[in-house]
Amino acid sequence: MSTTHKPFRELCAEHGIAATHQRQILYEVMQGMEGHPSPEEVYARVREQIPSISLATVYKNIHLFVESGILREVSLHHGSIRVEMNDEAHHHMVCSRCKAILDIDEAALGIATGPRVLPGGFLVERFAIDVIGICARCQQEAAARN
Amino acid sequence: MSTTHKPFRELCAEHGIAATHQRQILYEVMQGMEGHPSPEEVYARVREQIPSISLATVYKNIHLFVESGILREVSLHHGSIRVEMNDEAHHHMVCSRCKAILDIDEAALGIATGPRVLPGGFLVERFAIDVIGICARCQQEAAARN
DNA sequence: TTATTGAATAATAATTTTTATCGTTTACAC
DNA sequence: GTGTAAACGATAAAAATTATTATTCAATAA
Repeated sequence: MSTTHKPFRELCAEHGIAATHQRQILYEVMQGMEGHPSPEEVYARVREQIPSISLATVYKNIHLFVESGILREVSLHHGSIRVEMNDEAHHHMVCSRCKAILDIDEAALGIATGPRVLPGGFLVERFAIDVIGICARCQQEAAARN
Repeated sequence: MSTTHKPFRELCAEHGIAATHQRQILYEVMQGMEGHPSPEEVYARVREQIPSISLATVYKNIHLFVESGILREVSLHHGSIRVEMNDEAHHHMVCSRCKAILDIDEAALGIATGPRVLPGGFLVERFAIDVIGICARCQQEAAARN
């Protein structure tokens, strides 16, 4: 079940961020939450321990945790709604740096998928695969910077 | 490339929605767009043909098109940001009806993935698979309604 | 320790994205 | 053609996120 977590101060040191009181409470509260909480939900819980905390602080630190690799977000597509204009069966390559979304043909991806029933009785309609990585342009930019 | 599209009126009839002028222009404009346009981008384009159109109409009809199966949205996760609290390697089952997000262990999903380089030089970090379908609860509700 | 300094925080305003309301107009079955 | 339910446009409101800024705090070196 719950992995043994290393002390928060250590985690911060490893990821190069300052270990503040707000961040520690935020982190601990989130560890105690199940599923896929939203910033508002986290905010509501953290307020029980730090009533003076600001929602902006929650947002900023969630982003900081994600950027520094302490936490992961459920999806990189959480902005505004986007419509799909590609009729072909395809999936998406999502650049974790610039957030660009590139299409990739299902065949080119070479992952076998198909409708079926999954544990819990979930009835599959289709698979939507995001390949998270670094797009060619961001790789070049990173290389140019070194 | 571009599939031959059937007349818009026919499409609407098939999907049981009224064929209004705004919807036709909206649809045609979107067909002419590449990638993954946002409602604002679509709005900007449609305004060139119907300057009086309202952004609300764009939103309402994009949703209608998605619900009726004429269009697809890029991701079912486009709401607010969500953080991942499950440390295990896993993917997500997303209910297309109630939008619930359920975790499924990578092993239980049984799809072989692994880092590599994809066409265009995209460097893979990881795969994030959404299995879109109907959760057990929504299946029951649908059955109870019949 | 304590002083210093740059970063983090809280409060707040502003922005962005999306949805709701409502009076007017339109599509379409009859 | 007419009636009616649906759709539209205008607008306000709600929801989600980011920006700004004065104040407070964490890290570090003395």
